[in-house]
Amino acid sequence: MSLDHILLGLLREPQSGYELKAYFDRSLAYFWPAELSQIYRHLKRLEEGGHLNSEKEESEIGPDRKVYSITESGRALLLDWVTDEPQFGDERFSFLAQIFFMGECQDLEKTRAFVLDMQLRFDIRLATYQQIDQAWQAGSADYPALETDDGFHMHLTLRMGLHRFAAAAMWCHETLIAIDERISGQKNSQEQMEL
Amino acid sequence: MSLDHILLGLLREPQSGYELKAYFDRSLAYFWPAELSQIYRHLKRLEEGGHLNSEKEESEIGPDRKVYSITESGRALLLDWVTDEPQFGDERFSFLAQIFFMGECQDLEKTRAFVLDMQLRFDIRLATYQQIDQAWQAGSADYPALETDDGFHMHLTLRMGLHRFAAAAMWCHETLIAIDERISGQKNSQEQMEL
DNA sequence: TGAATCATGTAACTGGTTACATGATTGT
DNA sequence: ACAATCATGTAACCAGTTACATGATTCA
Repeated sequence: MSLDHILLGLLREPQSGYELKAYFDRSLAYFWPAELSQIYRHLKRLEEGGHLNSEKEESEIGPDRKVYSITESGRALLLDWVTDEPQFGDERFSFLAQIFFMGECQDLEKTRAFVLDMQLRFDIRLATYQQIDQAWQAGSADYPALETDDGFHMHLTLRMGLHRFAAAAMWCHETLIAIDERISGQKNSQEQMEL
Repeated sequence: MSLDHILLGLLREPQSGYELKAYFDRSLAYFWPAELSQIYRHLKRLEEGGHLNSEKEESEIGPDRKVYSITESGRALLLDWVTDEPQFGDERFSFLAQIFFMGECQDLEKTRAFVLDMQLRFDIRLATYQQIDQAWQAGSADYPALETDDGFHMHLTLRMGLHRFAAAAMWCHETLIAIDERISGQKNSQEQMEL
């Protein structure tokens, strides 16, 4: 049920679905991707439940916009959710499932290529986060003791990303070494067989 | 589409849906939880697609069982999937979304409690993984250069878990310090206001 | 007798993706 | 004329959860 709450959180300032999507992609999408169609449906349902209001607004640069704003009831829902227990434990990692069964290939070179690919992706993500962090640091005088509580908390999620992807990249590094050792070990035992 | 492939992978040896669920919960559930109802539906569909066969089998300790085994076509599907690109980037982390909006509370004590709760959970998970690793180490002579390719690859996923949760626990530690600094900083500035 | 485990499923629902429909404005 | 961006949505589909139905065996 998190998308509901995320939308409520983003509607600190009144916005249209289209704008919300753009904001999403710039920030939350790193740990909560969302499609426009999904956003529109949730906005509709939140309005029906009385958690949001909407107003039609004419635009000079395009078609009419539907601007949503949060109600008292919506704000209560948001505050309930953030102070609720941490929701954790039902994440699904496809790439780990792939590795779990990769032994079936009987081909460590394929595993090696797979892990190299992952390392590349993790490094890119890590660099992205570092860039965001540096831009943040450059733009605020009292970094990292950020002025607003909002900024402080958002920064915490960025720090989690930095930790997560640094750890993942380290796993790749360590794993590539283990694979290479295993490959050369298998070659050796094969040579011994041939004697 | 990963559950399909996971089931194909687990059916190295013919098993019933019920047995698959038990095996799931002991191993894969750490990064891919699945409900029985979902497993049964996927098995049914995989059989309809010709990727699995099933046989009725009488049991002495309960009702009849339906034992599934993988077909050539199923095995081809499995091998395609494991050597496909690493599937990554659509994970959703509710607890990060909660933190992202926790500034709305204006109450760092609540954030503190939340992060403490997370730390506890991460520590438990880390301890679980360490226990599994040690049991593994005790049970196999050539650890960590594991005998079979299957064992080697499964162990890689365990190592990823160890890295992930160590990093998450470290983030908690670092974050608690940052929160405490911020709390005392806010108190100081409040005292200055009062002068 | 009643709870626990073994065993297979269905139904209703929620969440999310992909593809498509529609149409205005702006810049090349 | 055409592509890009702005803007809102619907329809069909796939994945996953929760609750329920059914019924056998085993053990306290």
